[in-house]
Amino acid sequence: MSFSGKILDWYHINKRSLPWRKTTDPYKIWLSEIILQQTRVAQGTPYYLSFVDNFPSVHDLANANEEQVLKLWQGLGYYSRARNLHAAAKMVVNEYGGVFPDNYKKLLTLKGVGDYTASAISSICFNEPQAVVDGNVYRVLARYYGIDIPINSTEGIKYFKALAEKVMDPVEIRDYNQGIMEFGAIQCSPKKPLCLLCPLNDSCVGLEKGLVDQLPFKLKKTKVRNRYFNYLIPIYKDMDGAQFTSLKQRKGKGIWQNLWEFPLLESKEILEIDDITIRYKEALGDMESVELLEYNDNAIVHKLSHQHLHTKFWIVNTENDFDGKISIKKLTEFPVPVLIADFIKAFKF
DNA sequence: AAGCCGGGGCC
DNA sequence: GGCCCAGGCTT
Repeated sequence: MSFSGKILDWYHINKRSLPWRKTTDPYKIWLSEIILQQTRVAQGTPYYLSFVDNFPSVHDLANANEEQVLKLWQGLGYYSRARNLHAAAKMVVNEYGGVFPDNYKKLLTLKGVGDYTASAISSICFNEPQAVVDGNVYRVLARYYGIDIPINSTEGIKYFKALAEKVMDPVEIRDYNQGIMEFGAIQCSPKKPLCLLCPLNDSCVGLEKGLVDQLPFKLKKTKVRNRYFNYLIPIYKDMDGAQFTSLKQRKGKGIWQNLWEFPLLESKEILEIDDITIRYKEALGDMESVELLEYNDNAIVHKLSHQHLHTKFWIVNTENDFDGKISIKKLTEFPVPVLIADFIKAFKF
């Protein structure tokens, strides 16, 4: 039997019951695909259910505020996905008359939809013969055909896309695409693949050559950058005893774009209390009637894939009213990075 | 072509 | 501590 035939047979026996497998509605399939980019099924599933619940149609999503979308996305990471998701929903409504694009080429025009996602949606929803190439497919093909071209090189990307197209089943593409990805997730897994029980173990080049645990081959990743974050948490009580603090929205290029955080002093090294006092005066003004308290002695190291954020929080009790203060009661309404959410949860305001 | 963009789970 | 995850965008 052919490679694709065995994948299809395996899939029909072993496929998991997942929420997005109960529909071919392109809106829902698109939601699931964006959420699952670089994200495990276990982590993405509750977010998928939440988005479908809060935004049953593409119109609901398009009509939402970006703030609401980011809040629902909070904790999932790669927040450009959420911003692009919202922008794409508006594109569907405004440029496609509210009808989701029904082919690969049109899907590619949507923000946040690249080759993989356009192939996935067009094949799953419309059975269009487009081969998906995600992390699972790279692994399955690299092992089965014994290919050691780096999957994160220009040559590798082209090679594996062409190979995927060559070995796909264009007629049953809907199940074949989902099948090879599911096969990579369950059977041909990154660690400890189940080769002994694999339906392809009599013809797998990687297995025959003992290269399974070395494939797929990948070029070394970039190294981690250390950054030093000092968050100032102003706390102000009005005459009624209500508490207020301050959040700023991150703008510009880098991490956490459009999310909110406490006033931040970034430095070359972790700052001590004297430094904070000086920088506070420079940034926020008078220190009169201000009490500065160190929240955490040792810096909290928040790890992103490419940055380590060495973070200290400083409590600033102040008797001075300030502009733009927000009520503590509304603190949890803002979309914030996990680093900030964890602090808000742990700190007793 | 290379960098950037999160957070979590597993080893 | 390193790797990987139903990748895409920017430079």
